[in-house]
Amino acid sequence: MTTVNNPTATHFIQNIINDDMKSDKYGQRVHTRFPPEPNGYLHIGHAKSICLNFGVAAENGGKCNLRFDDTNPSKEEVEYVDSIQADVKWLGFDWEDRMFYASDYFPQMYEYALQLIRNGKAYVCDLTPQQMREYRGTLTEPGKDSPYRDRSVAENLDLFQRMKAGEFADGSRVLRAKIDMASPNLNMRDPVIYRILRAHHHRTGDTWCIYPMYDFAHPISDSLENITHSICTLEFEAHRPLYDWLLEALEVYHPQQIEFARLNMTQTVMSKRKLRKLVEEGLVTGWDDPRMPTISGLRRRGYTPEAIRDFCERIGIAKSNSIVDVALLEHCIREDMNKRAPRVMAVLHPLKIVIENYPAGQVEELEAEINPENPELGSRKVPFSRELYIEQEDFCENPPKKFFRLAPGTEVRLKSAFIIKCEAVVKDEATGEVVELRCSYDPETRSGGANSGRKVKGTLHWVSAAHAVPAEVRLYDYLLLDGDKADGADDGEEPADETTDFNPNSLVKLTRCLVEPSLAGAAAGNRYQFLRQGYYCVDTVDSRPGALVFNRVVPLRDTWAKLEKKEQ
RNA sequence: AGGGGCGUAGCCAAGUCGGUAAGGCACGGGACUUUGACUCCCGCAUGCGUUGGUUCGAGUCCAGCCGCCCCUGCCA
Repeated sequence: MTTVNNPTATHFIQNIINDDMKSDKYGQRVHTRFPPEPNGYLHIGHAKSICLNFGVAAENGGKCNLRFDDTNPSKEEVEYVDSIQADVKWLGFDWEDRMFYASDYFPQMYEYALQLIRNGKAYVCDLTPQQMREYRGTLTEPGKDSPYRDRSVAENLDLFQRMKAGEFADGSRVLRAKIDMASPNLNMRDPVIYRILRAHHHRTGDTWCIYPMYDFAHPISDSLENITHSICTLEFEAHRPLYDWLLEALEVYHPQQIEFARLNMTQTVMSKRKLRKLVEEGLVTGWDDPRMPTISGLRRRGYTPEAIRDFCERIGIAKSNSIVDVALLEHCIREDMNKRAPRVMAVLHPLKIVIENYPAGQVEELEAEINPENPELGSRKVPFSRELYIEQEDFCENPPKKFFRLAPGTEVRLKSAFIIKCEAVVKDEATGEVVELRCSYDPETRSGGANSGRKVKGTLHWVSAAHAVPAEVRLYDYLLLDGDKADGADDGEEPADETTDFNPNSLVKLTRCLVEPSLAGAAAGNRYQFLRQGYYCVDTVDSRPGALVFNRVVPLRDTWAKLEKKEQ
């Protein structure tokens, strides 16, 4: 529960909370919220925010709301609100009875807008978008007042009510906060707070034809929900003066906005806009494609909530823009799988071996532990027989000096079985290719037996030729090429002309493989760790009936590959 | 250029009142191993963007400079 002793839990936001507790700023309350716009699926970047908001609340005995920031009906859909709820729950967080929608507050927001008008702090403006841009000024030059800025309260009231009543066309008028057209902060140059928009809202239907802008809706939602710490990403820093101005002008409860740096990760597309593009253009199979950095994509790839939460803890919270190495995420899932995933044997590129001194037709059911690090998981049976398959790359006819695996005349252990020796190599006469190995086995070395202690340098995985089950393996690569700059923007839209080089090889590489028969009835979503091949997640969701499909999660560390590289 | 932020190792990131640079990932070396995995040891910033200043003492305080990010939607 409390992570006071965990140094990774101390970040500047916790320090702010500590100070607020000391000064009793909010009466010892901590109340946060996670406020996604339902315009896409949640991704690993959102997970950082979710872990932060729910985490900080839990660690301080507070609460965290789930709030849908649904103020722009043209982009939002119920499919997204459903997936968001599922993903937050799956990650292990509970908003209890506090799931809200900004749209729930539309009536109050309308009243607040009226109040602003009555106090002379908002006005209806008829400038076109183009004109508004011109009047706004530039970064270095002040803007100039709108000719509609000094309309009377009565006229503003009348116009705004008629905006709501649907008397005006979309985009013809807006309601603006009357602040300061000369402010060096562009967000304070009379920002638009209401626009006319005739779009069907996923919750309020066609009740409204005017919708509040984020800058108006967010502080009010926070205030109505009695939020203490409104945590958002860095790009909203320049909006904080407006957040504060609004709550001040409305004379209502005033939470504090705190900004932190959103997550960027190497070789990962983190922009919702680009992810949507990948889905819409069919470059991936959907939001939950195993290559996607979405929560649902990671889930299909075998990531667990624990691994993702661990990752979010490890990356820390700060204000500097940073790009986290995807290797850290992979480390987290490896650690998790190592502890929990059942071990299983598979062969991708089979090389037949015949155990010449093993009786034809005999089959032994060998006992193999499911996870050596976790004995409670028990064991499974693996059939052993005269004809087996091993991995082609586990045999080398002319091995370099440090080759630990099978070579002519050398011995090797078959995992959970016996020590075997390569007696002869059978080649295809035409091609010279090694097609079969003739081996002998040492019956005394049966795994777990009295004489099983004899050491050999290598251990191989294998399957019994007659019992192996065919399966399919899908290997995925990163969405972005190495060296590509990851980009952020979880909720925002960035320039449309920006190009990103997607990795053309991120697409599925299909491979056949043979797995041990214990996997025959594997259920969708199960995770397994394969020997030497890497990690895979059983995923029968989109496989043909009766077929097994494995999605590669993260490559196993392969020291052999490094040794090989060194020798070259 | 105006405003708002940020700069500690290859990548993240801790650094109370100024007291002599946590931790993780990656990487390298070694031990162990029925997964060349895991695990376990060891190594990895005389240095905190830079230049000056204050001080017995500066990543922490002061001044100047440099670099990067965000802001000119009726998106969030």
